Amino acid sequence: MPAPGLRERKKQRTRDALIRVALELFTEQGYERTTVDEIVDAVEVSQRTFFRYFASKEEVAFAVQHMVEALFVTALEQRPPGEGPFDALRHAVLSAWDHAGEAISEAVPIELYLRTFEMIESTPALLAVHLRRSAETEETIARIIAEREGLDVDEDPRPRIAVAAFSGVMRVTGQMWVRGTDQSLEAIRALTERYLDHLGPALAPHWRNSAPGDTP
Amino acid sequence: MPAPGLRERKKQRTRDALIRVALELFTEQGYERTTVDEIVDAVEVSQRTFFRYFASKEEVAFAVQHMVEALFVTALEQRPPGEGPFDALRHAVLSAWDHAGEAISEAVPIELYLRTFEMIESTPALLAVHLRRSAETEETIARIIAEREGLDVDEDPRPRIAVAAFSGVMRVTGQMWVRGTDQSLEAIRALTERYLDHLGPALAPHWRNSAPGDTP
DNA sequence: AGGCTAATGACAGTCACTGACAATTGACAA
DNA sequence: TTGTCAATTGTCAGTGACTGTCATTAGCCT
Repeated sequence: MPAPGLRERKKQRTRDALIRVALELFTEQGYERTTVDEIVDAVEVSQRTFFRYFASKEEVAFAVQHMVEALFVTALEQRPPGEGPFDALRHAVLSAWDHAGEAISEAVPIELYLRTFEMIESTPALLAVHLRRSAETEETIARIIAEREGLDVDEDPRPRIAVAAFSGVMRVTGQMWVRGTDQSLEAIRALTERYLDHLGPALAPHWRNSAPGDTP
Repeated sequence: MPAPGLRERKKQRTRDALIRVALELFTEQGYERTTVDEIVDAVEVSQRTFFRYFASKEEVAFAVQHMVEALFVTALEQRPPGEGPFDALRHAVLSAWDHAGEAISEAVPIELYLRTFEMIESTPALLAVHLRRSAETEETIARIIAEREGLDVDEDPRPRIAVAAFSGVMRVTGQMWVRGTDQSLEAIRALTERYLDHLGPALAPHWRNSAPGDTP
């Protein structure tokens, strides 16, 4: 790909600036207390321009998150076909977290991403959108799994069910991560492994026995 | 409880009318295409009054759904202590569906509830709120499960993990239900059983073997 | 240089939602 | 029954997200 023209570069810069400023303001003063006018004033574009780049005030908050999700989907698509469904999912997340740092830092400082994640989880309006986006991603993932196994998602419910259970655990992981003390990418990777290991036992008929010591 | 005064009865009637009219308009012309003004004009109250009964336009859409969730939580709390966590969850949903019909019809016609559920699933803004509400319910449920097992939700991750997996399957169930042809309470009860039965096998290392014929 | 088109800005308007204050209306005691 | 109190409702003005429209600007390409 040759160097994009001045026009394209300008657009990219405007978009990046909007994301950067928005996330900074959101994390500093809170999402609700930040108006779109504040963002566009800081970037010196009109409000109309903001809404040409982002369909809503919410959308700009998920720009980086969007990349990380794409990373996971790509990782899943590249898992070897021999791997069972659940192993493929497991290895795909872990691989995604391994490459997330690099990918994120090309857009914004990692630390800003972490604070953004925290803000999303603690802002009701954003949490709602986050969950809906996740649900959409689940559908994509279920289709990938179905294809790996040579199944039709609309005939066999197992792809969607497995993905739903898996995603549920991922959600709890993210939730526990932001509530914990160690908010680093290494920490969420470790938590991911730990929580996935717990899924099997958690579905057992009784819990009396297995219970490794755990602190979220 | 003695007969509530005129004031209370009037409030209840206004609230019911708002819910009824709102759901009717939402399901007929769509959520986004219905304005709050249309609702309050039909009920003949001021817009301000609407927002005194409901914090947002979204909230009125979940009034009935709210009851069903409460039904489930109550059912779970009444499961015998001997039952394992997953069995308790399973029996609680099934019991909730058994009593849902009666509970719902006290508020609105069942058929209106079914159409509302469909609308929620197909309206992005409402789906987002629905998922957030479900996430909140999950937390409640996790605490109940933890208590049943004599555990601390913040020490042992299994309650949250089990509930997350369970809720994920419930979500898929609801989703498949509204997409299917038989939209009755009996149908979703049957789907619930079937999908829960699939959870174990779906998490197995390989799917080669078990696969009952399925049409969602 | 000059025409074409994508990108932006300016402006007016809609809709959800909120705060403040006035008007109304059950509740309840004298 | 009436008068007082407090809850409920209505009115009004305002904010903030978002959209359609149209004029203006500014890369792009010959």
